[in-house]
Amino acid sequence: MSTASNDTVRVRFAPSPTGALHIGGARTALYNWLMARGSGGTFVLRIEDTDRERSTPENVEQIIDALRWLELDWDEGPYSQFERRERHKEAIDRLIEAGVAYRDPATAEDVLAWKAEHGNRGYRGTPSDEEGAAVRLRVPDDGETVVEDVIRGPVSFPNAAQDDFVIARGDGTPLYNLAVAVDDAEMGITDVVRGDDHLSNTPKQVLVLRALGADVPRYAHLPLLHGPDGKKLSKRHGAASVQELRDAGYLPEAVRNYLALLGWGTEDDTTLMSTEELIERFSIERVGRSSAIFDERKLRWMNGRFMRELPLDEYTDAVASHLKAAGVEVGRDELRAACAIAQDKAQTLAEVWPLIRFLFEPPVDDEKARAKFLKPEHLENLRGVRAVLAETDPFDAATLEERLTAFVEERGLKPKEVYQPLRVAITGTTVSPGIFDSVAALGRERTLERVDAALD
RNA sequence: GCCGCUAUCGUCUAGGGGACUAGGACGCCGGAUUCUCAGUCCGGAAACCCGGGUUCGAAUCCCGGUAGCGGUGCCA
Repeated sequence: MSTASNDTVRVRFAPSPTGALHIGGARTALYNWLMARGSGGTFVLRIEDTDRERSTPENVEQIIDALRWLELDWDEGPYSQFERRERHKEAIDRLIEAGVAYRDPATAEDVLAWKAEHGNRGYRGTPSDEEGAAVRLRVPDDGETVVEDVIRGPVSFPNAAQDDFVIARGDGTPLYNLAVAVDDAEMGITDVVRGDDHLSNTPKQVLVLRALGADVPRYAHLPLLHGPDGKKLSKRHGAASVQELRDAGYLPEAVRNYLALLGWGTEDDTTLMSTEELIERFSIERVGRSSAIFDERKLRWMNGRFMRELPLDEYTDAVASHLKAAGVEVGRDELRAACAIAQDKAQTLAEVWPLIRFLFEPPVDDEKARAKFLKPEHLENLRGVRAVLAETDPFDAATLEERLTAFVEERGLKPKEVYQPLRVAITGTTVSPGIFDSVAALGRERTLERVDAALD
């Protein structure tokens, strides 16, 4: 088999725009990108839109949005495969002239009937000049076509079982297996990294490439990703698309880290990696062969780790843009101060707002919280707390902690009997950042107002 | 039906003939941190699909079975 020269890596991500980009596609894009960035190679984006029915501008835009959000930048493209159809037609004409492809009016039923008669061998048609006949590639009757796969090793397909497959429709428009082969060859792609579902198509593409006298790229077929139930990924499996991951409050760098590890592992079990480290360490040869299940719980944990390590300003920016998308807009400085006390408590951006909302809005109304922590016996203590609060100066977390701790000790109370009623009074709920931080951030005036309201 | 791929804790994985009483991570369970939640720290339960073979020795190699998955379109 002839192989493309491996001077400079040229890889491509070639999605068909049938809707949102799923995490399987996102991982494929990531692996291609990682290969290009790790080798100083080129990452090409090509949209496989030869099926005009399914390819809409909205779908293309969704994929591009997803790649941008993931920060996977491409060096060339996006190319439209459809727009390259004249190149494909030229190739088809050449193949017909060379006698390796021929027109055949047989329909799908005809092919089935033929195969039934011939013991399920690969279909072999009869050339015809009939108007509207599709074009098929002639497949040899014996021998086998071997795909040298970087991940799986050599995989051989008997030619006898392969149909003379259609490379152009009756109206002359090119089909996928022809277009892919032509584009990969003409774009000088050195490594085709794509989902496992294309493995069975690969011998067809190799056959086209050879018939065209073109170099055959290296192939790497990635195991497919499945949902929590072990079935193929779909909308019903929670956050299965990149957009959903973004809306759920995950950070792109965390998603990249998580996705990289779905199917690939390091020799030393390193789990948390910056994108730079990913680029440096990733190798397609180490990708596993078995399919993996997308587990959002591990992503959540990983995302939390990334969030906690973010500098406060970047953290605030991330929270701000997430809130904006959700329709909440608050002042930057106030948000930054709020984030400072909540940063180490959230695992996703979506979890931040519930923790800090009391700083921007009146307390929420949580009946169960009131019933449990604002009973008559609590109000007595709360009155005492109010007095301490009114006198505490400066009104900062450290001083508040000192005074409130002293108050708890003097009265011989359990901390919980004091802090939970106070928390419910100022936030309305039983969950918030640290109580001293929360009170300090709220400020004396608003805190006293809320305590008074609770005392009423 | 035919062609092809895959098989280590619930999940992601390390390991590729002896270092394996099978390692790590998420999750789970228990404990600690005595303001909630989260986090953090410590401890624990938890796996080589089954059957043959090769070998002194197999999670690792071979064969068979089973299961899952992909393809089998004038879809991509």
